[in-house]
Amino acid sequence: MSYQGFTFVYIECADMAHLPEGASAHLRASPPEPSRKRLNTWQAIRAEVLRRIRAGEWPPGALIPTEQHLSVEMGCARATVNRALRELADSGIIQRRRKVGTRVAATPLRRTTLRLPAIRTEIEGMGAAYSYQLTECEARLPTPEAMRALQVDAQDPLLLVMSRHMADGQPHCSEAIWLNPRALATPDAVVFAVEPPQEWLARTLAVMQTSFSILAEPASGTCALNLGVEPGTPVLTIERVNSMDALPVSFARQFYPPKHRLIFDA
Amino acid sequence: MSYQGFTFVYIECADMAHLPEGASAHLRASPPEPSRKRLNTWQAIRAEVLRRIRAGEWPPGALIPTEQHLSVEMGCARATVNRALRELADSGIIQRRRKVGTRVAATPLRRTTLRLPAIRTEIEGMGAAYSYQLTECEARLPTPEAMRALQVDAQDPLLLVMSRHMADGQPHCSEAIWLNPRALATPDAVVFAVEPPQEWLARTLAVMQTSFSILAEPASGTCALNLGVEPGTPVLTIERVNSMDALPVSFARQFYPPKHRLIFDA
DNA sequence: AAGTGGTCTAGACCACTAA
DNA sequence: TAGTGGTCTAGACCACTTA
Repeated sequence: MSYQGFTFVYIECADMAHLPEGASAHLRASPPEPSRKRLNTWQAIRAEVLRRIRAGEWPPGALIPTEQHLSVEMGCARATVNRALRELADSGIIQRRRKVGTRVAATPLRRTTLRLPAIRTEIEGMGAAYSYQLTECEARLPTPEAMRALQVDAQDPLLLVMSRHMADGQPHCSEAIWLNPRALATPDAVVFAVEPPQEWLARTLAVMQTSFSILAEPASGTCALNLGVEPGTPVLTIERVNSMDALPVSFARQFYPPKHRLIFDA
Repeated sequence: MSYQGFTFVYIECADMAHLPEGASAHLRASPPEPSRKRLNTWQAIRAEVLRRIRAGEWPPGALIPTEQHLSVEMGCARATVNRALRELADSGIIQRRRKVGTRVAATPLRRTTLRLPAIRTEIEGMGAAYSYQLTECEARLPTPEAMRALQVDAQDPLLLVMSRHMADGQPHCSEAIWLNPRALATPDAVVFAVEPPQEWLARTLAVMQTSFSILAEPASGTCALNLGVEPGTPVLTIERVNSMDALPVSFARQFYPPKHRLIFDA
């Protein structure tokens, strides 16, 4: 993880070509050992397959040997080959279909993993001191956006909590959360003077389903004020809708200033 | 996948609570069948664990039973439990440590999967017609950004290719790619009049390692022109650095207009 | 009908780490 | 040192798809 200026890493990429971890098992009843070196960790097999693809031995669109074939060639169990190829398929490097076989992806549809930590974690992970300020907390009728996100009517009152998160005293992120009191026993507003709403939510509701959106938009007045930038400045917005059993309970919008990056490092 | 106005889905979330696929194996030597129902697919076990977490039986921070314990309780092999718990750990729902055990994550560090298709795929996936226009293609000295990304000196000439991608004739994405001729046999500029540079790259170099950044910034002049918006309009920028064997070969910046969203649907 | 990937099993050894 | 997760194996059955 790095921290240069405002930029920082908070995302990790699909794991590729890592080191073996639980490597080096099973030389037990080792057979007479053919001339070819034995590959018997799934990481080693993944690396070897990747190597052949990159080397052009298996060009884009080509079929590669079957699991059965590879397990014999590499001297390991088919399950091990399966694990390796499954990882590669999850990364979008290869495509697998029953009966047909495994093909090197012609179109590079890359899948990477996005880590979305709590903001406190994000800031402390940079080595900065985290602090939180409540800006506003009141009952409000939903905006059209909030109506859609939380699936409520225009007359349903919601709780709007606005706040900002600071890193070493500097504004890092401005946040607006709509809570649906009908779906969720909302606490006294006083709670949010101290505890960030997202943390209260996580503590209260355990595991939720969350859907995310990422977009760029101009900073609104409140957001600009919270971040200390001019209104209209581009901000990176992350929207999160938390649901319990398909019932949306909260709609959060987090705004980051222009220098902020989401970095997927490989 | 959905398409409402400008918004569209091109991302998928970590798979959770899906249906079994290769379900229903192994009632072979089924033992006398205890009163409790037998769960013997990893999807079923993952769903049951998730249910218990959501129901509060295993609150955030709590240790859950060991793989051994669960395999006995659910009547399946430990490997099956391992697969289920590994998936949950990959999603950030639980945290696993040897000797210690498995804990329900107290901090909701969610990991979701980001699909980054080629732009052609993205547009055609919306049901729109894809077209491509080359705007500019010339040798240039690198900007400081390009220098950093491609690890070259200020005197190294690079090839800069600027273009835009259209959906049903409307500007969808503006793109600027820097190619390093020292790392890559760059083609005649005429190639890029017809073929988008990313597709040429994918076709030519097979599998590369790619690192991504996402940020919001004001549209520059060329970008604004390509997208048909005012300069300074917030754009969502996706940066990609493609590398071969740790050697960066291309630095691409893709700019999307404000209405564009990356959607991670759950 | 046959071939390929997807999964489960039962057992084993290893890696890591708290006690 | 002991307990827990991480992995490999050899074999098996099943699901899906093309022929």
